[in-house]
Amino acid sequence: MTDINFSNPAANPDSRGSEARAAAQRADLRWDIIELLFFAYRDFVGDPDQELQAFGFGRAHHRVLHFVYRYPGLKVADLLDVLRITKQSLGRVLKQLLDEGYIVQKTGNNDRRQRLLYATAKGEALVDRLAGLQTTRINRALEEIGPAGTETVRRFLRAMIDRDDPDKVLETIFKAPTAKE
Amino acid sequence: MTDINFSNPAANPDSRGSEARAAAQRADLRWDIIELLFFAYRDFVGDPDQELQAFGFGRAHHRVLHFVYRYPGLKVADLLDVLRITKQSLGRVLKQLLDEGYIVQKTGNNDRRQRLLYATAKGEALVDRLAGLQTTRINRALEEIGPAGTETVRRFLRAMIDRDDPDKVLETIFKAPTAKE
DNA sequence: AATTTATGTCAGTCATGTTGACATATCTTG
DNA sequence: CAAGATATGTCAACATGACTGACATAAATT
Repeated sequence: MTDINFSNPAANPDSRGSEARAAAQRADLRWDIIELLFFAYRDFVGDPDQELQAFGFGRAHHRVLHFVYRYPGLKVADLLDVLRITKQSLGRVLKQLLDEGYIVQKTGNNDRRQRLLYATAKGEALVDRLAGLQTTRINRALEEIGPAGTETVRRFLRAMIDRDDPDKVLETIFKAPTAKE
Repeated sequence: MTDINFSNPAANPDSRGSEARAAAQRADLRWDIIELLFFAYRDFVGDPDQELQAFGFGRAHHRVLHFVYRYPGLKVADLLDVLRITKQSLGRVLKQLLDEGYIVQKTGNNDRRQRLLYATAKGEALVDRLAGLQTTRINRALEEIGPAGTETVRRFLRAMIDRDDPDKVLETIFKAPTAKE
């Protein structure tokens, strides 16, 4: 069906004009890992995306609900730090989740300006389901590399994350020790 | 400054109403890996995002330019498969990259309907620069887990990717063997 | 000659991000 | 206590990058 010289630059010797390039690519760059990360993440978030459609929600709703569930009593300001979006942007999504009963707010005890966020049973059920899909994929992948590999993957992913200026959620995550650390 | 009971559900014993939950979270789900992937990918794409702003480009331009550079002579149809977007959506971004001289099209030799895509020297330079940023982060992370760990990470990421219905780029990627495979 | 395929394009919509301005309640500080 | 800072919410306008549906053109296939 398709018969192009796919990924075979040499087969387009010099039919190319002055600008077209099929040059040697810098070998010191991590092309393989870069692309594997792209595809892995695409499929990793693809599972929930499908499920979310049935609820009329998007990826943004998933992120909010996930972190509220995982860190009960999260403040709006903390959520903004984690998601790195503006409060206007968060506002729309959060309002929907509140209106439809996936999340509730409670006024802070110490500081009554704060609106602490909690997932409801309904919200919990949805997050669990979505996390279940992702867990299936992760477990399948981890099986291929064995128990020792799991720790390696964890350490790799941790090291990929910026540690300067961590938000409260990241602080919590980095507090949990990894083996050999 | 913030004094909420962060990530300490027990400290909100039952000030919660009927809906608010701070329940035990399912221990069989891979919460840690799920969150590490989220933050790792956020920072991984964050590096290029900043750089792209200076060019008036977005993440979409990066993806297109990356794959065109990496797989010279890529057809429009293949690009659509890889990116999983519609041709209308690709059209806008691709047009900009063509107009501004980052990519050129060549009519296919066998099939003159095809427009084969190639990065220009200008496009090449930009992709290299962006890949350089990401490579720095990846190398830093790989250093922490040693050479054997690198192969483990590669195998993990590969196993995270759907292998049914692979597009042409994925076929190429999966053809390259990993150690122990 | 008729049909299919590869690509491009017009028009409208949606989701999710942005800035900037401003309101309200509450806490902190002089 | 009064003044200012902080936490949150909201209005309005806009940008990006997705989407659907319809249609056009050129070239290949049948």
